[in-house]
Amino acid sequence: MPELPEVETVRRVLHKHLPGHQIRAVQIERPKMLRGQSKTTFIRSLINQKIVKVERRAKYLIIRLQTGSLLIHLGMSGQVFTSGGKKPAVAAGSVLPDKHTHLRMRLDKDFLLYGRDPRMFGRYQYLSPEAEKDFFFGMGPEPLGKHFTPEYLFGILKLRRSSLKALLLNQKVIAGLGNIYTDEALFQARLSPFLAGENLTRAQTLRLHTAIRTILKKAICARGTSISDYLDPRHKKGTFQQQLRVYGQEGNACPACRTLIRKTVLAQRGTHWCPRCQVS
DNA sequence: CGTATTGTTTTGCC
DNA sequence: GGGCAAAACAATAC
Repeated sequence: MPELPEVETVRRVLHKHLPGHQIRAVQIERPKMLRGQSKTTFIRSLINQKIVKVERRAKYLIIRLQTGSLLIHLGMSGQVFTSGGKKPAVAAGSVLPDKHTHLRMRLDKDFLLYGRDPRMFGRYQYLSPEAEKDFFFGMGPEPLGKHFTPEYLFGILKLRRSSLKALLLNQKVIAGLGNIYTDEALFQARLSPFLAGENLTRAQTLRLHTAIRTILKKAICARGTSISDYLDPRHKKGTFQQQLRVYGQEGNACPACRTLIRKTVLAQRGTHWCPRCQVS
Protein backbone atom coordinates (compact mmCIF):
# COMPACT_ATOMS: atom_id res chain seq x y z
CA MET A 1 0.00 0.00 0.00
CA PRO A 2 2.53 2.56 -1.08
CA GLU A 3 1.78 6.08 0.11
CA LEU A 4 4.13 9.04 0.26
CA PRO A 5 6.74 7.51 2.63
CA GLU A 6 6.98 4.27 0.65
CA VAL A 7 7.21 6.06 -2.69
CA GLU A 8 9.83 8.41 -1.24
CA THR A 9 11.84 5.42 -0.01
CA VAL A 10 11.69 3.84 -3.46
CA ARG A 11 12.68 7.17 -5.02
CA ARG A 12 15.75 7.48 -2.82
CA VAL A 13 16.98 4.00 -3.68
CA LEU A 14 16.37 4.49 -7.39
CA HIS A 15 17.99 7.90 -7.38
CA LYS A 16 21.12 6.35 -5.91
CA HIS A 17 21.42 3.82 -8.72
CA LEU A 18 19.70 4.96 -11.90
CA PRO A 19 20.97 8.39 -13.00
CA GLY A 20 23.44 8.19 -15.85
CA HIS A 21 22.15 4.86 -17.13
CA GLN A 22 20.76 4.55 -20.61
CA ILE A 23 17.66 2.53 -21.43
CA ARG A 24 18.56 -0.24 -23.89
CA ALA A 25 15.45 -2.41 -24.00
CA VAL A 26 11.88 -2.18 -22.73
CA GLN A 27 9.37 -5.02 -22.45
CA ILE A 28 5.80 -4.49 -21.37
CA GLU A 29 3.89 -7.70 -20.66
CA ARG A 30 0.53 -6.17 -19.70
CA PRO A 31 -0.37 -3.16 -21.88
CA LYS A 32 -3.32 -2.49 -19.53
CA MET A 33 -0.78 -1.08 -17.08
CA LEU A 34 -0.19 1.76 -19.56
CA ARG A 35 -3.77 2.99 -19.02
CA GLY A 36 -4.56 3.53 -22.67
CA GLN A 37 -1.15 4.71 -23.87
CA SER A 38 -0.02 2.59 -26.79
CA LYS A 39 2.70 0.06 -26.14
CA THR A 40 4.70 1.12 -29.16
CA THR A 41 4.58 4.80 -28.23
CA PHE A 42 5.61 3.93 -24.68
CA ILE A 43 8.58 1.83 -25.75
CA ARG A 44 9.66 4.15 -28.54
CA SER A 45 9.61 7.11 -26.13
CA LEU A 46 11.86 5.41 -23.60
CA ILE A 47 14.35 3.56 -25.70
CA ASN A 48 17.89 4.97 -25.86
CA GLN A 49 17.04 7.70 -23.36
CA LYS A 50 19.38 8.43 -20.51
CA ILE A 51 18.00 8.65 -16.95
CA VAL A 52 18.75 12.03 -15.44
CA LYS A 53 17.25 11.79 -11.96
CA VAL A 54 14.41 10.26 -9.98
CA GLU A 55 11.83 12.52 -8.38
CA ARG A 56 8.49 12.14 -6.61
CA ARG A 57 5.23 14.07 -6.63
CA ALA A 58 2.49 12.83 -4.29
CA LYS A 59 2.48 9.04 -4.77
CA TYR A 60 3.98 9.23 -8.25
CA LEU A 61 7.55 8.26 -9.06
CA ILE A 62 9.01 10.41 -11.81
CA ILE A 63 11.99 8.88 -13.57
CA ARG A 64 13.23 11.94 -15.40
CA LEU A 65 14.78 11.33 -18.80
CA GLN A 66 16.63 13.60 -21.17
CA THR A 67 13.26 14.23 -22.84
CA GLY A 68 10.13 13.71 -20.76
CA SER A 69 9.78 11.19 -17.99
CA LEU A 70 8.66 7.72 -17.04
CA LEU A 71 5.83 7.99 -14.54
CA ILE A 72 5.15 5.11 -12.17
CA HIS A 73 2.23 4.80 -9.79
CA LEU A 74 2.46 1.79 -7.50
CA GLY A 75 -1.27 1.53 -6.80
CA MET A 76 -1.91 -0.93 -4.04
CA SER A 77 0.58 -3.71 -4.65
CA GLY A 78 3.15 -2.20 -7.00
CA GLN A 79 6.87 -2.84 -6.59
CA VAL A 80 9.93 -1.70 -8.48
CA PHE A 81 13.05 -3.84 -8.37
CA THR A 82 16.51 -2.97 -9.64
CA SER A 83 19.81 -4.62 -9.88
CA GLY A 84 23.17 -3.33 -10.88
CA GLY A 85 26.59 -4.86 -11.30
CA LYS A 86 26.74 -7.99 -9.20
CA LYS A 87 23.65 -7.34 -7.09
CA PRO A 88 20.74 -9.43 -8.32
CA ALA A 89 17.25 -7.98 -8.72
CA VAL A 90 16.11 -11.34 -7.48
CA ALA A 91 15.98 -11.80 -3.73
CA ALA A 92 17.27 -15.08 -2.43
CA GLY A 93 14.52 -17.66 -2.81
CA SER A 94 12.21 -15.51 -4.90
CA VAL A 95 11.46 -15.96 -8.55
CA LEU A 96 11.81 -12.88 -10.70
CA PRO A 97 10.66 -11.96 -13.20
CA ASP A 98 7.40 -13.79 -12.51
CA LYS A 99 3.88 -13.62 -13.96
CA HIS A 100 3.21 -10.34 -12.11
CA THR A 101 6.26 -8.61 -13.57
CA HIS A 102 4.68 -6.39 -16.21
CA LEU A 103 7.54 -4.01 -16.96
CA ARG A 104 11.07 -5.14 -17.74
CA MET A 105 13.81 -2.71 -18.64
CA ARG A 106 17.41 -3.42 -19.51
CA LEU A 107 19.76 -0.53 -18.97
CA ASP A 108 23.41 -0.33 -19.91
CA LYS A 109 26.06 -2.20 -17.89
CA ASP A 110 23.63 -5.11 -17.37
CA PHE A 111 21.51 -3.03 -15.05
CA LEU A 112 17.91 -4.25 -14.75
CA LEU A 113 14.69 -2.57 -13.66
CA TYR A 114 11.51 -4.54 -13.08
CA GLY A 115 7.99 -3.34 -12.41
CA ARG A 116 5.79 -5.84 -10.60
CA ASP A 117 2.14 -5.38 -9.59
CA PRO A 118 -0.02 -8.42 -8.75
CA ARG A 119 -3.27 -6.43 -8.51
CA MET A 120 -2.48 -4.10 -11.38
CA PHE A 121 -3.95 -1.03 -9.70
CA GLY A 122 -0.81 0.88 -10.60
CA ARG A 123 0.29 2.36 -13.88
CA TYR A 124 3.29 3.03 -16.06
CA GLN A 125 3.17 6.00 -18.37
CA TYR A 126 5.49 8.08 -20.53
CA LEU A 127 4.97 11.80 -20.08
CA SER A 128 6.24 14.25 -22.64
CA PRO A 129 7.55 17.56 -21.23
CA GLU A 130 4.27 19.25 -22.25
CA ALA A 131 2.08 16.51 -20.79
CA GLU A 132 3.80 16.71 -17.45
CA LYS A 133 2.68 20.26 -16.83
CA ASP A 134 -0.97 19.26 -17.18
CA PHE A 135 -0.65 16.00 -15.32
CA PHE A 136 -0.01 17.48 -11.90
CA PHE A 137 -2.19 20.55 -12.37
CA GLY A 138 -4.62 21.04 -9.51
CA MET A 139 -2.90 18.62 -7.18
CA GLY A 140 -2.56 19.76 -3.58
CA PRO A 141 0.73 20.76 -1.94
CA GLU A 142 3.40 18.35 -0.80
CA PRO A 143 2.88 17.92 2.94
CA LEU A 144 6.61 18.19 3.60
CA GLY A 145 7.05 21.14 1.25
CA LYS A 146 7.06 24.83 2.04
CA HIS A 147 3.61 25.49 0.56
CA PHE A 148 1.91 23.26 3.09
CA THR A 149 1.46 25.73 5.93
CA PRO A 150 -1.02 25.79 8.84
CA GLU A 151 -2.63 28.81 7.15
CA TYR A 152 -3.13 26.90 3.92
CA LEU A 153 -4.63 23.96 5.78
CA PHE A 154 -6.96 26.14 7.81
CA GLY A 155 -8.06 28.03 4.71
CA ILE A 156 -8.92 24.95 2.69
CA LEU A 157 -10.59 23.01 5.53
CA LYS A 158 -12.72 26.02 6.44
CA LEU A 159 -14.46 25.80 3.06
CA ARG A 160 -15.24 22.09 3.26
CA ARG A 161 -18.08 20.22 4.86
CA SER A 162 -16.59 16.76 4.31
CA SER A 163 -15.07 14.67 7.05
CA LEU A 164 -11.39 15.10 7.86
CA LYS A 165 -10.91 11.52 6.69
CA ALA A 166 -12.26 12.30 3.21
CA LEU A 167 -10.38 15.61 3.01
CA LEU A 168 -6.99 14.18 3.94
CA LEU A 169 -7.40 11.42 1.37
CA ASN A 170 -8.30 14.00 -1.30
CA GLN A 171 -5.16 14.60 -3.36
CA LYS A 172 -6.41 18.03 -4.38
CA VAL A 173 -6.39 19.08 -0.72
CA ILE A 174 -3.05 17.52 0.21
CA ALA A 175 -0.90 15.24 -1.92
CA GLY A 176 0.44 11.87 -0.88
CA LEU A 177 -1.58 10.73 2.12
CA GLY A 178 -3.31 7.36 1.91
CA ASN A 179 -5.38 5.34 4.32
CA ILE A 180 -2.64 4.38 6.76
CA TYR A 181 -1.08 7.78 7.32
CA THR A 182 -4.43 9.56 7.36
CA ASP A 183 -5.59 7.43 10.29
CA GLU A 184 -2.26 7.74 12.07
CA ALA A 185 -2.09 11.52 11.64
CA LEU A 186 -5.64 12.00 12.93
CA PHE A 187 -4.82 9.89 15.98
CA GLN A 188 -1.70 11.88 16.76
CA ALA A 189 -3.65 15.13 16.36
CA ARG A 190 -6.39 13.70 18.65
CA LEU A 191 -9.02 14.59 16.06
CA SER A 192 -12.03 12.52 15.11
CA PRO A 193 -11.99 11.35 11.48
CA PHE A 194 -15.72 12.21 11.40
CA LEU A 195 -15.18 15.88 12.17
CA ALA A 196 -16.09 18.22 9.32
CA GLY A 197 -13.28 20.36 7.93
CA GLU A 198 -15.25 23.58 8.39
CA ASN A 199 -15.57 22.98 12.13
CA LEU A 200 -11.86 22.84 12.85
CA THR A 201 -10.44 25.54 15.12
CA ARG A 202 -7.07 27.12 14.47
CA ALA A 203 -5.56 25.21 17.36
CA GLN A 204 -6.88 21.91 16.03
CA THR A 205 -5.63 22.74 12.54
CA LEU A 206 -2.19 23.44 13.93
CA ARG A 207 -2.20 20.07 15.68
CA LEU A 208 -3.24 18.35 12.47
CA HIS A 209 -0.57 20.13 10.44
CA THR A 210 2.13 19.11 12.91
CA ALA A 211 0.83 15.55 13.14
CA ILE A 212 0.82 15.03 9.36
CA ARG A 213 4.39 16.20 9.01
CA THR A 214 5.64 14.29 12.04
CA ILE A 215 4.05 11.01 10.99
CA LEU A 216 5.33 11.26 7.43
CA LYS A 217 8.87 12.10 8.53
CA LYS A 218 8.93 9.20 10.99
CA ALA A 219 7.59 6.83 8.35
CA ILE A 220 10.22 7.92 5.84
CA CYS A 221 12.87 7.38 8.52
CA ALA A 222 11.49 3.87 9.00
CA ARG A 223 11.59 3.33 5.21
CA GLY A 224 7.82 2.96 5.03
CA THR A 225 5.26 0.44 6.24
CA SER A 226 5.45 -3.20 5.15
CA ILE A 227 2.16 -4.80 6.14
CA SER A 228 1.46 -7.18 3.30
CA ASP A 229 3.75 -6.82 0.34
CA TYR A 230 5.60 -3.51 0.27
CA LEU A 231 9.33 -3.84 -0.46
CA ASP A 232 11.83 -1.27 -1.63
CA PRO A 233 13.79 -1.76 -4.90
CA ARG A 234 16.37 -3.87 -3.07
CA HIS A 235 13.73 -6.13 -1.50
CA LYS A 236 14.06 -4.44 1.86
CA LYS A 237 11.01 -4.13 4.12
CA GLY A 238 10.05 -0.95 5.90
CA THR A 239 9.57 -0.98 9.67
CA PHE A 240 6.88 1.62 10.34
CA GLN A 241 4.30 -1.15 10.91
CA GLN A 242 5.91 -1.47 14.36
CA GLN A 243 4.91 2.11 15.13
CA LEU A 244 1.29 2.02 13.95
CA ARG A 245 -1.00 3.14 16.75
CA VAL A 246 -4.47 2.76 15.19
CA TYR A 247 -4.23 1.40 11.65
CA GLY A 248 -4.90 -2.33 11.79
CA GLN A 249 -5.19 -2.13 15.59
CA GLU A 250 -8.96 -2.61 15.94
CA GLY A 251 -9.76 -4.39 19.19
CA ASN A 252 -6.36 -3.51 20.69
CA ALA A 253 -5.90 -1.05 23.54
CA CYS A 254 -5.23 2.56 22.63
CA PRO A 255 -1.58 3.28 23.49
CA ALA A 256 -2.65 6.53 25.17
CA CYS A 257 -5.77 5.61 27.19
CA ARG A 258 -6.26 1.83 26.86
CA THR A 259 -9.74 2.22 25.31
CA LEU A 260 -10.27 -0.31 22.53
CA ILE A 261 -9.44 0.96 19.04
CA ARG A 262 -12.43 0.83 16.74
CA LYS A 263 -12.81 0.37 13.01
CA THR A 264 -15.62 1.44 10.69
CA VAL A 265 -16.10 2.54 7.12
CA LEU A 266 -15.86 6.27 6.45
CA ALA A 267 -15.34 7.92 3.08
CA GLN A 268 -15.55 4.35 1.74
CA ARG A 269 -12.36 3.40 3.54
CA GLY A 270 -11.56 1.30 6.55
CA THR A 271 -11.09 3.89 9.29
CA HIS A 272 -9.39 3.24 12.62
CA TRP A 273 -9.67 5.52 15.63
CA CYS A 274 -9.74 5.75 19.41
CA PRO A 275 -13.26 6.77 20.48
CA ARG A 276 -11.93 8.36 23.67
CA CYS A 277 -8.83 10.26 22.48
CA GLN A 278 -10.41 11.36 19.21
CA VAL A 279 -13.73 12.74 20.37
CA SER A 280 -13.78 16.10 18.61
C1' DC B 1 -17.16 -17.80 -3.85
C1' DG B 2 -18.22 -13.75 -1.42
C1' DT B 3 -15.66 -10.35 0.94
C1' DA B 4 -12.01 -7.15 1.85
C1' DT B 5 -8.42 -4.44 0.19
C1' DT B 6 -6.95 0.96 -1.99
C1' DG B 7 -6.09 5.16 -5.08
C1' DT B 8 -7.84 7.47 -8.93
C1' DT B 9 -11.30 8.61 -12.15
C1' DT B 10 -15.97 9.09 -13.48
C1' DT B 11 -20.73 10.07 -12.75
C1' DG B 12 -24.66 12.31 -11.20
C1' DC B 13 -26.86 15.15 -7.76
C1' DC B 14 -27.55 19.55 -5.47
C1' DG C 1 -19.74 25.07 -11.86
C1' DG C 2 -17.85 23.27 -7.67
C1' DG C 3 -18.40 20.33 -3.68
C1' DC C 4 -19.73 16.04 -2.49
C1' DA C 5 -20.83 11.05 -2.32
C1' DA C 6 -21.01 6.96 -4.49
C1' DA C 7 -19.82 3.93 -8.08
C1' DA C 8 -16.58 2.09 -11.28
C1' DC C 9 -12.28 0.18 -12.12
C1' DA C 10 -8.11 -2.35 -11.65
C1' DA C 11 -7.13 -7.86 -9.67
C1' DT C 12 -5.95 -10.89 -6.06
C1' DA C 13 -5.78 -13.39 -1.47
C1' DC C 14 -8.28 -15.66 1.76
